[in-house]
Amino acid sequence: MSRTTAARPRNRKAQLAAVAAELFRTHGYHEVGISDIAAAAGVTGPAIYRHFTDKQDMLAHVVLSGVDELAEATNRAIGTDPHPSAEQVEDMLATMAKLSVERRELTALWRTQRRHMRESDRAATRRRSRELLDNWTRALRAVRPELAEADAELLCWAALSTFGSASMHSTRIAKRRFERVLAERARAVLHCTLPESAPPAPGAQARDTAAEVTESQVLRASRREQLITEAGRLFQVRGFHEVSMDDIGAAAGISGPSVYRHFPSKAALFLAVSQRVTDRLERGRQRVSETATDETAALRGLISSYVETMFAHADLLGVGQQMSALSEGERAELRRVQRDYVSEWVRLLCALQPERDTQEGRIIVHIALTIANDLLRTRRITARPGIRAELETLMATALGL
Amino acid sequence: MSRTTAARPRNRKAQLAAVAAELFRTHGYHEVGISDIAAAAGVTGPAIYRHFTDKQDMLAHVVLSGVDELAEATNRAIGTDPHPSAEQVEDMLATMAKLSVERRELTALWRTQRRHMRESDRAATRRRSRELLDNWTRALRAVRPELAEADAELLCWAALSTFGSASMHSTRIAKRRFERVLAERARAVLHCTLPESAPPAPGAQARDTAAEVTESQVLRASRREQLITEAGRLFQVRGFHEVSMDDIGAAAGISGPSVYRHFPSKAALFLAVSQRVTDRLERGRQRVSETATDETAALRGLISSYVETMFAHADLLGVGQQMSALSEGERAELRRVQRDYVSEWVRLLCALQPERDTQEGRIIVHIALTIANDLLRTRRITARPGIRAELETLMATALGL
DNA sequence: GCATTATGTTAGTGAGTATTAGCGCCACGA
DNA sequence: TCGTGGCGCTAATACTCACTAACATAATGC
Repeated sequence: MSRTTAARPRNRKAQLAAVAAELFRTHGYHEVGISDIAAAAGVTGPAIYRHFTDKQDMLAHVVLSGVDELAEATNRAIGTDPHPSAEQVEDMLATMAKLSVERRELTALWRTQRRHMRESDRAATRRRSRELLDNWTRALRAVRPELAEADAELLCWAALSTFGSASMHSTRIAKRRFERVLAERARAVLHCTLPESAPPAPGAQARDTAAEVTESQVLRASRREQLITEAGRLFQVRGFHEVSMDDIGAAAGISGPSVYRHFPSKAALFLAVSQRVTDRLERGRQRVSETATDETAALRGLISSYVETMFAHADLLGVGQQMSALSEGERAELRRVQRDYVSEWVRLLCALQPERDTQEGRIIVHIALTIANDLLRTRRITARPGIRAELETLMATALGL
Repeated sequence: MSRTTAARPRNRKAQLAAVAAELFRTHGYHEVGISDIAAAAGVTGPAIYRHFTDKQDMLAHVVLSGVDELAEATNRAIGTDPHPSAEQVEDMLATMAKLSVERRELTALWRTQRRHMRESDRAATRRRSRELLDNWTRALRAVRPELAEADAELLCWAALSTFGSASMHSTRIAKRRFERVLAERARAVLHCTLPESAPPAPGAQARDTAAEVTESQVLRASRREQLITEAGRLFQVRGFHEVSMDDIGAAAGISGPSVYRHFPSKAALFLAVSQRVTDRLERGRQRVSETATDETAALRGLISSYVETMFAHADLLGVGQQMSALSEGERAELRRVQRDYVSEWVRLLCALQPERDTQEGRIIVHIALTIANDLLRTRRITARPGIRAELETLMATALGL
């Protein structure tokens, strides 16, 4: 009858880490409070500090052990064999697919929540994920010896993202099929033929640069416009919560409170930025629908417009869905817009591949989108000169075009 | 070889008390955590509660047993004899000097950490220290029958403070000499001739009151100024840790967090208050150096300016040296300022008394300062009408002027 | 030699506390 | 007249710390 304290499992720390991982994945680091994690594990907030020094420490622990688990799975499949066989690689894909479906947080966290870590932990993560990637690269080059090191790396990143896309789906999906599709598409990505890396057209490069530097334009952008641009940039590189109103104001050359002359709240400003992104995506979609002659061309058009848009704004929409700063309605609106956009892709894909139903289509489209979103957040990769064309090829391959 | 738990000494409680006393003395009650004390004794925090019910209980135990030990020493010297002889009194001074030097926490704690005790314990301390004081008063009046009861008490308090000043010194000082100086100055203080208690000039009293009530001024003080004033007052009466930001804000008429519009942290606010105090001391020093004609006059000037300043701010600087909220650099700065100020006194004193070296000078100056700091914290004493003049006389006597 | 007691330890709680952030008003100056 | 900086508030949150419950072991008495 006496409501004593909960049982004390031996592995409280592991339990807390598991709970935290899941919460971080579904809501994002900043949306999860210490007490939320504790409550989900059946203890009170301060108990956390028996096991972790920090909230940051929790994140680091969760992310690092996640990466380690992926690395272990990889090692189990291909060992330290310098030249893994095709069967071993196949085994690796199957193992990863299984892990991705069963423990969705594993393959997602270290890419999506990376930015919230301390620099020291981030460095450790980089080191460990580097090892993981090296193992994958080794395996891939054993199967495809013709690949250059850097190219193999790119393909491996994309394959890892493929598995990471599993975390996008919250609805229940038949496990076996899910695993099969993931492994299949990852295999396809690994065997993708990258486009000839044409020497970058210097004109195009220059145009890019000019487009991003708004202040040097003859026609000066309005304050409101500046704010949207700068806020978007800041949100992308540092995340919504890490950017203060003062930061945004300063970036646009005014004081923090003055931002409220132009937007009623920080959330509203975020919405404006999202609007901007969805508008661009929509405009791209329309242009495609006007010019495309068949489904394949349409999908390719969507791909290229998506890459173009995301190059500037990465995964802003995805972040917005997690933000509690947005009202329920606004979040639903964002979700709806994004779902509509995705279903357009799915419709086209299913028209091209009638053997797939919409569920499989959704899985596959999310793979393609996730590859773009992920790779665009990795500086090492965006530094590649032909990255846009390569991304388009990777996405097309993921879709099975 | 096996690192089992430490041996369990018979006298753990006494050991813990000793450790706690020393920690409380050097760092202050609030800067010392239960686990710090435990760690210093080689156990973990909760073990404390096998011996003491409370942290407050520890403090009470430590303080009360300290007072008791002083009382015992006194009794050993003068017994219950209603008219102790001059030799017995002399013996008492020697015993106290020895105790003060060897166990510096004894004579300091019950005066400096009093305020952190529970009211009930404080009452007990008052009762016990009252007895101690009564014994001293009895002894003094046996030697100086001409003294009024209240005056004798004042002198005894000052003498006890003299011994208490030993806790100010952390550097090693030759024991015998230290004891000799302490006993000598305490004897001088006990034989001090207090100034005729002139009926208090009502004008002066009125000016004091007006000076402290800033809000009734025509020229209203700025928020920042108000905060410094109010925070200083609160810190003095309740101590740094017992004052919350909300309290400070409320005292200045704003909310707690709004204080951060004016000061970046609580520590910064404390520093501002300290600055204020050191500035006043420095201004006093300068005025003295401009007007004083010889060393004696200079010292007297310093004394009077010190009493004036400390009347409003008691021992704020001393507290600051213990605060962990301050950075190492800030604490060092405070220490430096205070050391400079003290060395000015020492220089003057040594010029007047060439037979003393600087070390003796430092001991003596600290005696004088401690008398002021201590007595100003005792309401019974500050209530005396002529207290300022009396304090100045006591300090001058302590210095040997 | 063995139960009992005194003393420790580990994991947890509850009540704060400093600090941050978003938000907004108002007087002032270009 | 609009934009702005100074100053203010409320809400929330990570973290601290004294203290407790349950289990564990050393010391002790019979």
